[in-house]
Parts: sequence; C-alpha cells; structure tokens
Amino acid sequence: MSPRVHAPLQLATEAAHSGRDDVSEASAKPSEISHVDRLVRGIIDGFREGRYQPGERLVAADLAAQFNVSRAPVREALAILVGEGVVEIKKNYGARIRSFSIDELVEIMEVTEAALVLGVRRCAERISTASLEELARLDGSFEQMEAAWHAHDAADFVDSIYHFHNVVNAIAGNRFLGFVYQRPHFAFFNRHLAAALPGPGWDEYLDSYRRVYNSIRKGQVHAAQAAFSAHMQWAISLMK
Amino acid sequence: MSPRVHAPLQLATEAAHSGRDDVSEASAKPSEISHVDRLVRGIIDGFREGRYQPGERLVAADLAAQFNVSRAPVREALAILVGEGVVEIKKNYGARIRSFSIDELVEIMEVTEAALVLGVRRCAERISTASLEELARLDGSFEQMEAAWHAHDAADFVDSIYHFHNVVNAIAGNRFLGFVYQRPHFAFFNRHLAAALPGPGWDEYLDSYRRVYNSIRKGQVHAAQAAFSAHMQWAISLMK
DNA sequence: TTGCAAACAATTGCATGCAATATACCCCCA
DNA sequence: TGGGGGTATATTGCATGCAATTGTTTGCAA
Repeated sequence: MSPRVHAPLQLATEAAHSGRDDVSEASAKPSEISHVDRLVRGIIDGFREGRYQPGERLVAADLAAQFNVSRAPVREALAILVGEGVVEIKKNYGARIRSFSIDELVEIMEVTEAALVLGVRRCAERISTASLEELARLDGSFEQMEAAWHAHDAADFVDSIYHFHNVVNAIAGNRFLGFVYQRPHFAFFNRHLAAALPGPGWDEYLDSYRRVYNSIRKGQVHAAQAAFSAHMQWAISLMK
Repeated sequence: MSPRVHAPLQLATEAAHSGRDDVSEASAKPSEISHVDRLVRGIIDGFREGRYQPGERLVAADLAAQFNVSRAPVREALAILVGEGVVEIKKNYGARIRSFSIDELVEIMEVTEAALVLGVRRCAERISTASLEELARLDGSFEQMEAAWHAHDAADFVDSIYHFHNVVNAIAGNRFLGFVYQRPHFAFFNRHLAAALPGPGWDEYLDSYRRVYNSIRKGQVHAAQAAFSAHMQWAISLMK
C-alpha cells in the first residue's frame, strides 16, 4: 500500500521545465528508476509507514541487504537524506533518522505556514482559471481528507492534508513552492505531526480545512488565506 | 538482523549539516571534515565564484581529480546536490549545474520572500532581547552590505544580503528557517540573482535594505515586515 | 560490586574495478 | 555539401575490498 500521495523526488522541477505532464508512471520505464531513487523513496516511505522509528539506527549494510543492492547506492541515498536533514550519519556507527523536539516541530510549522500560505493565496487567485482536471483533483483530495477524518486515521489524515497542499500548490502555479514542499523533510515532518495529532483538537481540524477549501473554491482570496493562517496558528498553539 | 540499540535521546540541534553556517563561526575541526562535505562546499563555492557556469558539464572523474579524491565521494556529493535541486545528472553523460529561466527565478523569489519575511518579523520582535554579539553581527552585516554597494560589486552585494538574512534568521530564533534558507539552492539562487542584478534599480536596493535594517533595529515589527515585503515585490517586478 | 582498561567487533569512508549505455565521431553515400 | 548509419569513446551506475575508527564487551583489580 505504497501511498502515491507524494510525488517523486526531483521531478517537480524537471517536469515543470520540459512542460510535459511527465508524471512518469512507474510502469512507463521500470528499469530506468535508479537504485538510489528507489532507496530514497523506500526509506522515506518506510518511515512514513512506521517501519523505521525516529532515532532508529540505520546501518548501510542492512539497508543494502534489505533492498538487495550494494552499499554504494545506499550511501548515495543516505547522503541525499542527510542533505535533506532527514537523517544524521555518525561516523563508524550508522545513520539514524532524526527526531525533533516539540520546540523544533513548532518552528517547522511556522516556516511551513509561511510557505503554504503563499500557495493558498495564489491558488484562490487562480481558481477561476484552473482546469477541470485540477478542480477534480482539488475536490478529490478534500474528499480524501474527509474520509480519513471520519475513519479517525491520523496517519491517513495527515497524508491527505499533505496531498491537499500539493494540489493547491500545483494550482497556485509556483513550481518552486511545489519543489520546496515536496522536499523529503516536509514529508518527513508530516509523520512527526501525525504522531502528535490525535489530540484534543481533532474535531476542529477538519472544519478548519473545510473553511480553507471552501474559500479557495469560491476564489475568496483573503478569506482562504486568513482561514489557513488561523488554522496554523491554532495548531501551533495546540502543540505547545 | 540488525542491532537496534537506540537511545531515546535527541541531539536535535546538532550542526545539522555540513558546516556552512555564515553565522556561527567555523568552529569545526578541520581534520574531521569529510571529503563529501568538502566537495559539496567546493562545488557550490565554485559556482558562486563563477568557476562553474550554469549548464556546464560536471564529470565525476574530473571532479575527483580536481579535488584529489576518488569518484565515490564525488558521487555522494553530487547526489546531495541533486537532492537540493542544484544539479541534474544525465545518465552516461554527466552532471550539470541547473539553470533557471526568469520565470523560475521569480517563483523562487516569491517563496524566498514568504520565508524571509517570517525571519524579519521575528527578528524585529526579539531585537530587544538579542545579545550584544548578535547585534554586532547584525550591524556588521549591514555595514558589509553598504561597503559592497559602494564598491558596485554585485556578487559581494548579493553575498552580503545572504549573510544579512542569515544573521536575521539567527536572531529570529527559528532554527528551521535558518536550515531552510541555508539549503544550497538558496545560496545557488543568489548567484543567479547576482547575474541579473546590476540593472536599473541598483540605487534603490540599498535604501530598501536600510529601511528594513533600521526598522528591525528599532524593533518596529510591522514597519520592518512591510519594508521587506515591499522591497521583494519591487525586486520581483523589476525582474520581469 | 564497581571502576577502568585493553582487546574485539562492527561500521563507516573511501578507492578501485567492471559492465551497461548514451553520446560523439567518422565514414560512406546521395 | 548534407544526411544517415555504424563504431568507438566516454561516462555513469553499481559491486567489492580494505583501512581507519568508533562502540562494545570482556577481564581484572580495588
């Protein structure tokens, strides 16, 4: 059940560059996916799905055996993840998935809000010129969010929020925003959020996003922005 | 299986990344810098200093010879830079430094603004509690900016702006913001900006930053935020 | 039992080697 | 002169090997 929620790693810029919708389905050229890409993807997914815990030791040789490759591509994948701030490597000991304190999570959320609010605003501005397919994706992602919420599945819920923002960012038309938000450390952070989420504010969470969604849908730029900002501030205060 | 000893301790704020802090002095031990870190740093600097051009072909073997290491660490460094969106790798051909269109630069600036305005705001809020050392760094970075401006050195000027924001971000107290802004693609983008800068708006550029700086220094939160935002909007419109 | 030191084991960092393959060159032909 | 096809070259992607270094365990003495 590999979630296709989040887009592959370095595609955002390239696809944007060439202008093609080349969201290359995995079936297109299975043999051309490099081991390194598969590893990066696999490690992040493994974390998101709870197979790897924060602070857990990741030994290159083990990962190599697990993914049936040699240590060379494993090391390259870990190098990428170090660059992304997702893992730390300790010399002659192993890599480990980083863990965050509550303070750090709050700081991450603040930066996330700053970026995402741009996407929400732009998306609301451009909603009238969005294609039918984009609108369908937007509606679909919100429905997905509702479903996860009703099922009380925190992990799925957070995933669907992540997906929702990716759709919003895409409609917003700023490719770099999509690129930044799709960095592994955001996907990574979402997992941490999921762990902290099923708290007292569960009920309000969906309502907040419904306000954002509805405002975007109606093209109410300021309302959408305000709703999202308020939601994030509320979520941050909740976390403290 | 693999050993799974993991202390629940989190050393979250460790020098999260290869020490490219312009802010905290290079306190690292020179002997412990890995080849990979040196390569990442070297390639980025090489680009910032104009030794590598956008679009230029980077051959792993050449870099290995140039830095006097084998191809293994070179590949890891390139993997990091691919993850950062700074280089692209083409199979059996070579890596090359990405180049951006004007449109893409504008999009990058929009996201940059969204993030940096958070730092400016927080910094102005917390300026009264800043340490003397932090204030000295802030003043120093602005003086550096002025000097570069008077010398009409676009590269230095952009560098000093980058440094200024790093200081601002540090005072702002959000570590993740510093982390994000210090990602190579921001440093990278600055070089592109420097190439486009010495245009018609050169004179206004310093004035804008003086307004931001003064407002921050006086703790005028809203004024600082507004000044910076206005500046960025102006810079973006200039670029189009 | 507890503290300490030395040997041991595990792991990384890096070098090297080899097969696969995309690119570039060259030659031939129209 | 211009174009097309086949070969050669260059380069990557990955596997493997080894030394350096760290964490761990064991043994010994107080």
